[in-house]
Amino acid sequence: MLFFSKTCIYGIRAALYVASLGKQEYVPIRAISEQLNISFHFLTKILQILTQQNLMISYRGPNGGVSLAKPADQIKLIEIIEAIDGSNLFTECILGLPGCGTQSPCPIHAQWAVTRQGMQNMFENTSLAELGRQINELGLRLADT
Amino acid sequence: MLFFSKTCIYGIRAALYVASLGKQEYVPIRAISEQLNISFHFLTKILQILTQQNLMISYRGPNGGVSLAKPADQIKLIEIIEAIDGSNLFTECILGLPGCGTQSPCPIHAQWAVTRQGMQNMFENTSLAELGRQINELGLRLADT
DNA sequence: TATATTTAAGACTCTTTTATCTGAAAATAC
DNA sequence: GTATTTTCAGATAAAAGAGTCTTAAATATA
Repeated sequence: MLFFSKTCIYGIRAALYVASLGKQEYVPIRAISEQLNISFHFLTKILQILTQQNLMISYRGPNGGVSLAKPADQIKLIEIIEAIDGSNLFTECILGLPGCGTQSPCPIHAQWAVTRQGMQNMFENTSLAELGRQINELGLRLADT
Repeated sequence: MLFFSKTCIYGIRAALYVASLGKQEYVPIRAISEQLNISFHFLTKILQILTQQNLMISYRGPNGGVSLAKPADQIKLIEIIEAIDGSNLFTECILGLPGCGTQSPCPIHAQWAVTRQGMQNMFENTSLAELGRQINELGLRLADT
């Protein structure tokens, strides 16, 4: 049981990778998929979502590919997360209790609301550029191998 | 994308319901499933897990059913969660970054670790009795209708 | 114009989760 | 013993998520 869907995780990783290249040119999805060890066709679908949501720009043909629609320091993680997984991740009752909601939260929900708000703030305040920089400083990689 | 699996949520709700009845007799699974609007056969399977993990006791035949293996104030939510969803929920990297782990966490992971620890503590400290009482005080129901 | 490169789009498959069905096995009551 | 009530166990089905494949459309370049 993952917090984010794989689709969402792959989307974030791909966006981080494109951001890390920091160039103006389009990056072919095939190149991204090979670098990150993500199935090409699957990644294509995911990036289509991001382009449809105006977070990326795509271009067909030779020298085509995708690029960020905005500078990497202006794209917040929350934008990618909500584009792919939707925003209900941060609103639903964790126990699925029928009456439970923001108005009348169950105890777990109330606690979770605090917790969740912290995470949401984090995703709202962290840009691709920022996260990429931090990941780089820590010597972590984006790829599986 | 839910935080807990439906199996886990149903397990918790069923345990809360049995606890709420607070009687010594066995509660038929059919009655629980009807009260909580959960598929009988599905719930049967879930409760089988809980009995196998010694959180519940089951008894066959007329007047049979399930009951809590311990007083409700001695069963912590974490026991049910780990019995059903396992304990890895609280250890994995939220972004699925390859190198990321407890040893060298990515920034998101580090933040998530704090968040997660808070939740884990909550689940470790909250008993069925306690949660049931709170839900009751708030006027929330366990059933879908 | 022809060809190669690249994303777009939709159908399709595979896997996991969720849910249902069926036939036991066990316990009880009569 | 026989019928009834209940859990147990395994097969099956439906739905959703993850991943693959094929064809079409757009672009660049020769």
